[in-house]
Amino acid sequence: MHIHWFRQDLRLADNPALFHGHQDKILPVFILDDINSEQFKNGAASRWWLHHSLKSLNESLHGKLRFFKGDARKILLELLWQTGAKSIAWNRCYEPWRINRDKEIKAELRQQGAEVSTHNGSLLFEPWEVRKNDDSPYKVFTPFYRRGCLELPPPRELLPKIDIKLATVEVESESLDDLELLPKIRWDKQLQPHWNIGEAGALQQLQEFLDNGLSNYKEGRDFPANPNVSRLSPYLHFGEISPNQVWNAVRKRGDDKNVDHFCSELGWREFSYNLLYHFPELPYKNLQPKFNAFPWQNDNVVITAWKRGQTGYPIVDAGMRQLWQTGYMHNRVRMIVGSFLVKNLLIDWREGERWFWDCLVDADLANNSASWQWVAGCGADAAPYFRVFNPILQGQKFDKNGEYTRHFVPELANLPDKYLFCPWEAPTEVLSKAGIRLGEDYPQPIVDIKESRERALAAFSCL
DNA sequence: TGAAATGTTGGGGCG
DNA sequence: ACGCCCCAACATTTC
Repeated sequence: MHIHWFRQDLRLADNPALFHGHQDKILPVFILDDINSEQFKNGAASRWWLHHSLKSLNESLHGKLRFFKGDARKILLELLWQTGAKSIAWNRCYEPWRINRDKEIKAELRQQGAEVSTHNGSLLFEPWEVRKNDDSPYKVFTPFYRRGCLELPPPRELLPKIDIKLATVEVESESLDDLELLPKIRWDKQLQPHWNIGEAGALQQLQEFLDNGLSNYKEGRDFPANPNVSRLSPYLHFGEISPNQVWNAVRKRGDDKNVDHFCSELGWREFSYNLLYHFPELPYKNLQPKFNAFPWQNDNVVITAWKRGQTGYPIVDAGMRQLWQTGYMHNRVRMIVGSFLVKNLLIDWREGERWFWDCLVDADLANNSASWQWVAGCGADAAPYFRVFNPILQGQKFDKNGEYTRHFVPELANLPDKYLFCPWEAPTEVLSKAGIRLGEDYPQPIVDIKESRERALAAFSCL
């Protein structure tokens, strides 16, 4: 008998560790380890997603997935004694706390005589494979991707389909509900209609993107009302689909600029993992130490307005409400709300990182921390300090007819395009005709955009 | 994976 | 016909 430890590889297809063990009878196991994860345990939206993903996986395994919660080390050792399993395999994870924990577990299980193997089920390239000539890690995306990734042998082909023979052994385990992944207050109900969680849902989402998104990806990806982004991030995070499945499917569509650009976005995912692997403090420490002295503001009123989508800047509020309502935010809008928080409001990027961590169904330690450091300008290959997004212009440029903004900020639905992104500039009769009392139905802007931009430039230029 | 300020050019109105 | 001004359109520089 062989134990497959499911972690962030919640799929049966193209699963290297599962493939490795599939000749044997398999005991599939999932452990919710809230003990070792400390401050990085899954956020609320992520736990909700995980619940449904596990439910789906368990159905594919005919209800034979064994659930546990607690210290993974203890649980696995006990399982080994209890079942007499000869071998165990898992796909690697790259969060620093998991790397440390898993290293110990591996050593200890081996000491107990178990055959342990670990595999790459989550990345196109291992972070230790992509190195500069002098053996140091890349810190800039373009050379990382072009010279680093693309010049390595291409990502492996997909693994053949397998039949899994499930072990029937009795083990004392918990039920999925015992993991208590669903929130006590059922705010998650609003997330449900936006997602089809699980391996089948991932494949369906990929197909949807191939059919309706990819052909105009390069240009269309910047417009949040367009269907051009893949929305595969949560599936990739929990491994309901592998990056190899996505890479290969997209590559099959040819070699044009859209395909290349999409692949390079998968490259950004690799880059984030590369940064987290080589700089394990990425989630909480400025990669550029000169930011350590930055005078971040600590204004709870402003932070709360941002979180709730009540800043008075319609494109920002639309994004923050999309996040809250759907567990997701379009990439362009993530940059806009991030720039707004860090630059216009001068709030510490870690505040934004924490909120995203809790609200995103695709919350991913590598992507989330690398991206927030990027926005704040303190990251490796970061946005320069003077790059400050103007939420009015961004709205006018990327949501020209207001489709996205009106959907998530319905109180502005009847405001004409001309004033949609700057309602405070609308003449009173235009506002009243649109049924808006500014400051009551929709907030006044919480900062002046021109002043706050200049304040940011002054503060950041001192570094 | 900006935006604003500043600089340059060229057409048209007009005295 | 000419010079002058205005200003849009685009390019370049600066933050």
